[in-house]
Amino acid sequence: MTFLDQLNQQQRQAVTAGNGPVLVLAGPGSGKTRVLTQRIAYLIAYQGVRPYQILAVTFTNKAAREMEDRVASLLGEDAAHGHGMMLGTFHSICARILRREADHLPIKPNYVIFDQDDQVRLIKGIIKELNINEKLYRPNSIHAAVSNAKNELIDPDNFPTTNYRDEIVKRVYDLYQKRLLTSNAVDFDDLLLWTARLLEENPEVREAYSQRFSHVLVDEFQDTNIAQYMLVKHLCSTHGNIFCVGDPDQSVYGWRGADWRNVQRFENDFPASKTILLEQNYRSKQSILDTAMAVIDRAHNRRRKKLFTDRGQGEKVIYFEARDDYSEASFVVDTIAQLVAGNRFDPGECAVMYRTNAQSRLLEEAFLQARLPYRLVGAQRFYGRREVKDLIAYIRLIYNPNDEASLGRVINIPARGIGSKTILSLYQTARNADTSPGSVLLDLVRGAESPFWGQFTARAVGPLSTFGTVLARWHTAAQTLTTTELFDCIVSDIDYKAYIDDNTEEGASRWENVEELRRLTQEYSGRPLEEFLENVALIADQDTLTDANAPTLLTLHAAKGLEFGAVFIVGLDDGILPHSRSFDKPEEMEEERRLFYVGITRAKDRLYLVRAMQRGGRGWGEDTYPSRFLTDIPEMLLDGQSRGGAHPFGGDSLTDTRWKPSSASPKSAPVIEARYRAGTRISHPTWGDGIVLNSKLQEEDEIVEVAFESVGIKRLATSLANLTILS
DNA sequence: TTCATGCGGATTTTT
DNA sequence: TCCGCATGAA
Repeated sequence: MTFLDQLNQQQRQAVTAGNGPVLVLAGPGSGKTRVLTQRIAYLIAYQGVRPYQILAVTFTNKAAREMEDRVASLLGEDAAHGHGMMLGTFHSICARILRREADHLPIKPNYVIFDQDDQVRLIKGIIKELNINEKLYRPNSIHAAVSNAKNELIDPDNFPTTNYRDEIVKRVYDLYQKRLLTSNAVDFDDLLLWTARLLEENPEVREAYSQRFSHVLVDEFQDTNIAQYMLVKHLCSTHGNIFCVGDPDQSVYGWRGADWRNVQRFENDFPASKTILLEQNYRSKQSILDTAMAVIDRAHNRRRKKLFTDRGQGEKVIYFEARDDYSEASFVVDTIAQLVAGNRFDPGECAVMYRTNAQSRLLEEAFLQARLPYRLVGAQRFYGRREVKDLIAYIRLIYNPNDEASLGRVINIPARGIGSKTILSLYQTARNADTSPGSVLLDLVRGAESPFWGQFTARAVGPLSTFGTVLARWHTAAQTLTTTELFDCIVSDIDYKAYIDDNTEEGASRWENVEELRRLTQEYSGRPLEEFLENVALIADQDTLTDANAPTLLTLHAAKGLEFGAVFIVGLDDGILPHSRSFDKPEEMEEERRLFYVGITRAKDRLYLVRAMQRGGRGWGEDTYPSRFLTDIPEMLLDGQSRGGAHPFGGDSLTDTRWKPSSASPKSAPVIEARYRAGTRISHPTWGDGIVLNSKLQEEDEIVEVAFESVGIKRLATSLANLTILS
C-alpha cells in the first residue's frame, strides 16, 4: 500500500476504515482532501470497489475535478477516469439524477434551473399578482423564507403559520411552486428537495441508487442542510457506507440552511459510526494557529481543539490600521508588491479576503492603479452581468420555451415593441389557458388560426407573433446546430452588438463579455445544450478561480477550503466583520467568528489583519471601531500598530512608527542585478512591444521606464510586469 | 412604447 | 454608492 505510507496514524485510520458509517472531524489544514482522495483510491485499489459505485460530494465543481485527477494519479490514469465515478456538488449530482428520473416527478427532463435572479423575479411577479404590498413584503425576504422552508423539506401545504406574514409567505410559496412547474423549471433548492423526495417516495428508486453507490463520501459535512442530510441518508439506506468529513468550527453557511447539528444527527442516526479526529495541522505556522485558536476558543458550545503543527513558530501576525479604506487598499497592494519583489512569495500565493463583495472594488482599483494583475473569485462577476444573463436566457428559452423567467427577461431585449402592457396580457392569456406564455407565443405562429390570436389587440399581436416565429425558428435550428452556432445565430438575429456596444468604454467591455461567453460555448461543442446550461447555472464561485499567477481577491466564504502563502484579511471593523446585520443575533455572531477563523486558517506562512479607521469616501468617511474579534487576540501574538500609533487594544503605543515590512523580514534582501538597459527591446503581454528608456534598482526590484508603441511611456516593476527581452 | 431624468432607498455571505 | 422605480415627454 504505497500511497498510505505518507499518512499519519489518524489519517491512515480514516482512509482504511472498514465499511459502515465514518465521521472524520478534521481541523483546518489537517489533510482532509488528502484523506478523501486516498480513501477513494483505497476503496478502488484494495477493496475491489468499482469506480462507478462511488459517489463523492464536494463543495465545488473545481474540487471535484481536482479530486478525480488526484485519484487518477494515485491509481494510474485509466483506473479512475471515465469509469463513471460520480463526483460533484450536491446540486450538480441532483441535477443529473433528476434529469434521468424526471418521469417520477412533475417535471420534464428538459427542465431549466432558475438562479437567484430568476427566483426573485418570479416571486416579485407573484407578489404583484396577488396584490400584496411590495414595500411591506419584500421579494427578497419572502424568497429567503421560501428557500428556508425548502431546505427543511417543508412544502407549501405544511408551511407552519403563526402570524399573518407566514400566511403571505405560504400563499406566495404555493403559487411560486406552481409557476416553476408550468415553466418546467426548478430552483437551486428544488434540486435537493425533488431528489430527496424522489428517494423518499419511491423505494425502488431509492434502492436502485443506494445499491449502485455502495460508498458515499461527503466533504464539508458541516455545511449540509437538512435536505442534503436526508439525501445522503437515503443514498446509503441499504449499506450504511457513509464517510463524512467536516469541521464544525468552519460552519459558515447557516444562513443558507446549513445545520452543523447534522454532525449530531449523524451520530444519532448511525450509532455504530466511527469518529476519527484529524488534529495535526500541516498548513500553517504556529503563530497563525495560535491566533486562530485565540479567536475560536471564545466561541460557545464547542469542544476545544488544540491546533498544532511542526512547521515552526513562524513570524508574528501583522496588524495594520490604515487611515481610511483607500489606504487600506494601497497598503495591501504595496505590501504584496514588496513580498513579491523580495522573492518571499509568488504573486499567486497571496490572497486578499473580505466580508462583502463590495469591498473588492477599492482593492481592484488599487491593483489597477499599480498596474498589477489580480484574479477575482466570484461567479457573479461574469455570470451576473446583464449581457451574459440575457444571452443565457435566450439559450435557455430556446431549450425550454416554457421558461417564464427567461422569456420575461428577453422578450423585449432589444426593444421589439412588446411593452409591459402586452407582456401582462400575454401572461394573462397563458394563465387562463393553463399553459405557459412561451407556448402561447409559439402558437401565434399559426396566425389567425391560433385560438389566442383574437385575444390580443391588433397592436400587440404583430410583435408577439413575429417574436414567436423567430423563437420557433431558433427552436428548430437548435436540434442541429452546436451551442456556438446557435449562439452566433441569436446574436446576429437580434443584432445584439448594436444593442450593447454604444461606443463607450462600458459598451466595449460588455461586448468583450459576450465574446467571452461565446468562447465558453465552444468548450461545449459536441455536447448537448443541457450540459452547457446546467454547468452555467451551477457554477460556484471557486470554479472561477484561474491558475494565473496573480494575487487572489475573494470573500471569506469563497476562501473556504483554499490555502495561500500570505493572507490579508481586510475590513476588520465592527459592522463589517462581524457584519452589523448579525449584531443582535447570537447564533449569527458565532458564525461571523467562525468566518474569521476560516480566513485566518487559510494562511500558511504570513497573515495580515487590516482595518481602516475611516470608511466610506475620500476623507469624508465615517469613523469605525476595530472588530470586536481583534480584542480576543492576545497582543503578544501581533506585530505592528496603527499609523496614529495607537494599538487597537490600548496596549503600549509607540509613537508613529509605521510598520515597515522589511524590518519584519528575517531573510536578507537578495542582491539583484540589472537585466535591462536603455535601448533594450522588450515585449509586454498587454501593451505589446516597447523600448526601455532607463532602469534603476530599487527595493530589491528593478524599475524600468519603457516607451510602448501602443500606450506610450510606462514605469514598471520588472518582477511583476512579465516582460520578455526581444533584443 | 420607449427613453430620459430624478428621486428614494437599501445595503452579507452563495448553490 | 449604486440601483431600481416612478414619472413625464416624444
